[in-house]
Amino acid sequence: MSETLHSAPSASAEEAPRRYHHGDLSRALVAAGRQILERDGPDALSLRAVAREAGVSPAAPYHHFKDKAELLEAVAHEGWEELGGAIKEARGRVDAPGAAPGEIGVAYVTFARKNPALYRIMYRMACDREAMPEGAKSEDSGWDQVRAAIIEAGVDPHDERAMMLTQIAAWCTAHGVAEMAGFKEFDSLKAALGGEEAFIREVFRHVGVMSGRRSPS
Amino acid sequence: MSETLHSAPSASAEEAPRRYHHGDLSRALVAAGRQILERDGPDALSLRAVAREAGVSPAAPYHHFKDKAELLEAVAHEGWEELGGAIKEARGRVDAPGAAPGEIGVAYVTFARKNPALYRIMYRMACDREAMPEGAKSEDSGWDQVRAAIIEAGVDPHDERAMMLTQIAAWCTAHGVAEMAGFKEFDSLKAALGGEEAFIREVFRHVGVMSGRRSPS
DNA sequence: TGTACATCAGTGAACGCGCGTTCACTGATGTAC
DNA sequence: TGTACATCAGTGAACGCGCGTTCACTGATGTAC
Repeated sequence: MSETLHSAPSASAEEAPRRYHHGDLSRALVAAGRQILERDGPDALSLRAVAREAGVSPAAPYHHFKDKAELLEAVAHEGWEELGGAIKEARGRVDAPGAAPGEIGVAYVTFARKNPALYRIMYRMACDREAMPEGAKSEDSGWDQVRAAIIEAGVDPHDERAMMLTQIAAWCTAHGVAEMAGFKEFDSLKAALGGEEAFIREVFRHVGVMSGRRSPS
Repeated sequence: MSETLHSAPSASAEEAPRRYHHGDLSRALVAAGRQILERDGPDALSLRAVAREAGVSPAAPYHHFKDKAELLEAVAHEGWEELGGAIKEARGRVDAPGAAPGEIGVAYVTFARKNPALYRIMYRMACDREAMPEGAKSEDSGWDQVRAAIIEAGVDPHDERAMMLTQIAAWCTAHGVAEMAGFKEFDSLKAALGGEEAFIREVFRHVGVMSGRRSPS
């Protein structure tokens, strides 16, 4: 009885130590949520399914989250953090001024396309409360990164209205492309352009018509 | 027993005739679905709720729709038809060449903002099957209207690739704005610009950064 | 015009299901002495 | 170092609920003669 329970989790270091107390159930539940999301889709994301996935009874999550909504928020929050990181990374990679917004856009859409179900519930929650997600607004967030990128691209930082509108326009465009890039109708065009990333880039380049400008060369 | 059941629906002409056979339950169910959607939101849209709303037993819809999915599709289809109509109307209203895409965009977003729950399930169904909705692709549809508007705006109709990319860019942008225009963070800017429609127009005007262009004057 | 009968479009009760949440419980852990 | 006990983080059974769907049924309608 000495080793079995209290000794180090010598088993596999990756597989669960299988103690009565989980140790880090809170994190594990969020991870389980993401797993379900990507494997079974957003509609399969029930509290019970998450508990099941984490190998725990249906009541266990209540020691860590007030209710289902709070758990979902934690999952979405993790998504926003990752998206913010991807945006930051993309901006850091760019040197040419003016190129940052497009590069950020590509990173944004790429994240959404890699985590489609996660992205869906991130936005579902934002739309439900009719507000930008908290995670997108905090210091050093994706939203801030876009702001910085827009200034670098030449928008006058003292013209608050233009800043705001440009920022919104960029965010909306990226969101729209993120949700529609997967449509089958675009497959052959993607192939012709040499892959999805090239396709996304080209879509951004052609965004001008909406504002009454001509299309690019 | 003669009048009560077989006589003309003299009651109110608007209120149900209350016959055993409904007469036009198929349409009534779709209407009930839309009512629920806008009153209670997308998550409340169950088959049973629709039947309840239409004043009919839970089994009745099965005489008109194979299953729940088929009913939802009918609701979404009606939405796409209306959206197509709004787009067509908007294009007809424009004279200046180059202005049509923007005007269509405003009409698109306005429809989505007036029918937010309907718009949500329209897109949810499209995303679920990863394809544009049938209704958006048919002859004389919104998609076709956008194509025509883009040609008028100066895109070379023989350059199929540019046509396609421009069309996609426009559609994605409109979709993004449609889903995010309701966020509370934009309220004060909307007010400053004189209303939501003006706000939408301005967002479209600022869409250029994504393509590396400077912002408008 | 009247009657017989097939078909259509409803009813309402029932099915099994998975859900979110609560409850009394118990095993494991950590702290005080 | 060892023991007593409070607290923490699990269990598993149960609750009521609304759901999609099926079923045997029945009232209303339309057609043939």
